[in-house]
Amino acid sequence: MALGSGGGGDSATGSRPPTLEDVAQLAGVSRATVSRVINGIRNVNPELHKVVWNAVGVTGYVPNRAARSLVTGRTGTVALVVSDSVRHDDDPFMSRFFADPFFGRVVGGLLSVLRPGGVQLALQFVGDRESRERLIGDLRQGRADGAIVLSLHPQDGLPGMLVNAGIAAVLIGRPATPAPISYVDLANDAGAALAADHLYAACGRRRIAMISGPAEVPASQDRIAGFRRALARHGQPFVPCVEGNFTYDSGERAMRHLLSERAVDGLFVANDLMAQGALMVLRDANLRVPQDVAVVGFDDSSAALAARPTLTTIRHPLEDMAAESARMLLARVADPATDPSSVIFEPTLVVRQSA
Amino acid sequence: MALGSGGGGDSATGSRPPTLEDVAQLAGVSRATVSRVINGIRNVNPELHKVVWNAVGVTGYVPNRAARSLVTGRTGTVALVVSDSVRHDDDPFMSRFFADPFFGRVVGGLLSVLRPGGVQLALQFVGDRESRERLIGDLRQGRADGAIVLSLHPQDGLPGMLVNAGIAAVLIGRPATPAPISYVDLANDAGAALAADHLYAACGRRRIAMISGPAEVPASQDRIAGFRRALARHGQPFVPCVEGNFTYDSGERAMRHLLSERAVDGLFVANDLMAQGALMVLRDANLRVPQDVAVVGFDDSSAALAARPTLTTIRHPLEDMAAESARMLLARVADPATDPSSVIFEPTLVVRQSA
DNA sequence: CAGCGGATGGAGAGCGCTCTCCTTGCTGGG
DNA sequence: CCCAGCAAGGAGAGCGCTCTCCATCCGCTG
Repeated sequence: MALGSGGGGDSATGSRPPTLEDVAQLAGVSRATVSRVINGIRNVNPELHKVVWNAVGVTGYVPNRAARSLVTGRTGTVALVVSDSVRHDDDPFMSRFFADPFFGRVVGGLLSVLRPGGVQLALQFVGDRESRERLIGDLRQGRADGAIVLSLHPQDGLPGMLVNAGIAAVLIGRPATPAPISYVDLANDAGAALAADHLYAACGRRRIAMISGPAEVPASQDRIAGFRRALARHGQPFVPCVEGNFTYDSGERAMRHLLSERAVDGLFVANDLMAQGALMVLRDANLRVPQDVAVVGFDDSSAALAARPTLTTIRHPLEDMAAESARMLLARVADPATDPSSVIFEPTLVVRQSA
Repeated sequence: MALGSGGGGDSATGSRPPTLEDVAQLAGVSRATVSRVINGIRNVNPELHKVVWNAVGVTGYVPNRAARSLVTGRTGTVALVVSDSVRHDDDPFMSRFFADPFFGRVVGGLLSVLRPGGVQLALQFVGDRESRERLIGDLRQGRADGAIVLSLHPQDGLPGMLVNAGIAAVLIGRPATPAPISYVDLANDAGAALAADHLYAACGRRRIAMISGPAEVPASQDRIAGFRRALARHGQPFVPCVEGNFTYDSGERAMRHLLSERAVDGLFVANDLMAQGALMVLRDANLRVPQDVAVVGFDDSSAALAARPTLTTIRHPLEDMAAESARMLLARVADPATDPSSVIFEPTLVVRQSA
């Protein structure tokens, strides 16, 4: 239905997609009026209104996005930029990245805000210097109105580049070096403190250790600091800590290392994926979870549910954070004069079987 | 560097981004010539060439995508459409989907072709009828030049809608109902046969069972049929088969069910995620893998490597398939008259520890 | 009854680019 | 020496839309 030009139209060509002009002609009004009706801007005589929509239906008209963008200077597209330091021509990174449920939750949160606004999400992966510059170029060309940036490594120069290029952007995760740019972040230290309190007070553990993320990552640092601080408050100044890199394998390695060194009865792991690895090693060592070792993860990713026993973890309200970042970006795009701002989200403890 | 208008320019305004006209003026040539230089079309005097690029550098010019799209009718964007039957306002689906490494490999393959061509990837999730219609509308508006479609459920009406709307599209995975549309697919039956032969001949197993995917999914059917056929060739007409739904949990359930009914020494699981679940149940049942039960998965996803023992599996050349689909789409966009075509990829067996 | 402000529709000027024509200048063959 | 033939740059017509001005018409108020 509504294919090609309708019945009684007078335009001879049947191949060219209908334009505003065509609709206007059929409705017997001016182009401007049709535009007003379609965009719901200004008052239009209700009768004309009906006539116009009818003509739209008959012609099967859809506005041409490019033409609209040309005059409005907006595209209705937002770029989701995933920034890593790795050059991913060989894609060792992409699968690692997607394997973590992190991404899906972010996309979901973003879409919950973007989609109702009719805004499209474009995917941009960025690694080496060249790809960064291409991204900036793309953005300046108007491929997107702004960018949501997911930085997976510390010391990422991208935020600075975006600021310099005058591109509207919001970071998910605080920038490593302060910059005049908007961001949302998690109170990582508070989350780690939640884990500490749970292991110490609720579970009554006294030989508590931690598996952390990479030391250069700000979020990692905060989790370590928050955990240590909270345990210190409980009179436990020393906390053994082994560093991982957020992967399943590194969780296994760290756990083996830990077990070889000392007995533990409580464990905080800086993300769920590593916790899953740790759980597997504990099982092989015939240590029961949570009886022998209580384990708390971080993120409340789907890995936490997939783990056996299911993982007690810190819930990172990623969907909310992503949604908020989208709102901030949209606001910035609507009014570029807006000052950069930031919102910090509070994590919560989700108690399951492992602690 | 190259911020704002350079030093000696004569254009007074500093705020408006430079246009072709500005560059032309600075270079002392016509707009057409600058366009030719930038797009590398037709021969241009090498000297002018240099002058023009120089002017581009000085002004910091970047072409305006919208203006270009308006006249060329192309956007340089391709939509990656993920189609599910689920309405995902509450996003129960998104995380399930992303949790499977499937997606990352597809994106990687797509990007390997798209990125060098300067083509952007836009993400589109589609569930209920309304979102499908919106997608068609978006595509007709020229938000993207075409679509790569990832259908996660059988009987998806989307391919038909795309064909009707005259939108260039390529499916990853054969459509459930034949349609005049291009697609890439995997020889699922051949893959299952590979697994059967390996379990029967190489591992010498005789009590072989299978955990399949949902019966309505074409790929599932092919895997079951291929597996049965291959074992029948070895004189094993009967194969116990329990149905799962491609999730970790369903793999666990299916394995428990299987163990409660009969002794098995060889197992083929229709995807790696379910195989991981099955592995966990076998471990709990004190059955050694591969000594007591040999297990073969399907997909060679990162789950296959994360599993313990690592999973022998069927490699689904997803990256290649995605890359090919991108190539097909680009060809179709370049010449809309191209007839629909399809390419079937052959899977391979990847031997690891589990069989 | 004149005058005035608000509401509504039309005209038309671009937005920045590509691409088709046209002009110009050159080379080489007859 | 003349003109065909070609190469290379310039002119300018749109692409389809939005949005600012205007013109018009209505109902009021002084």
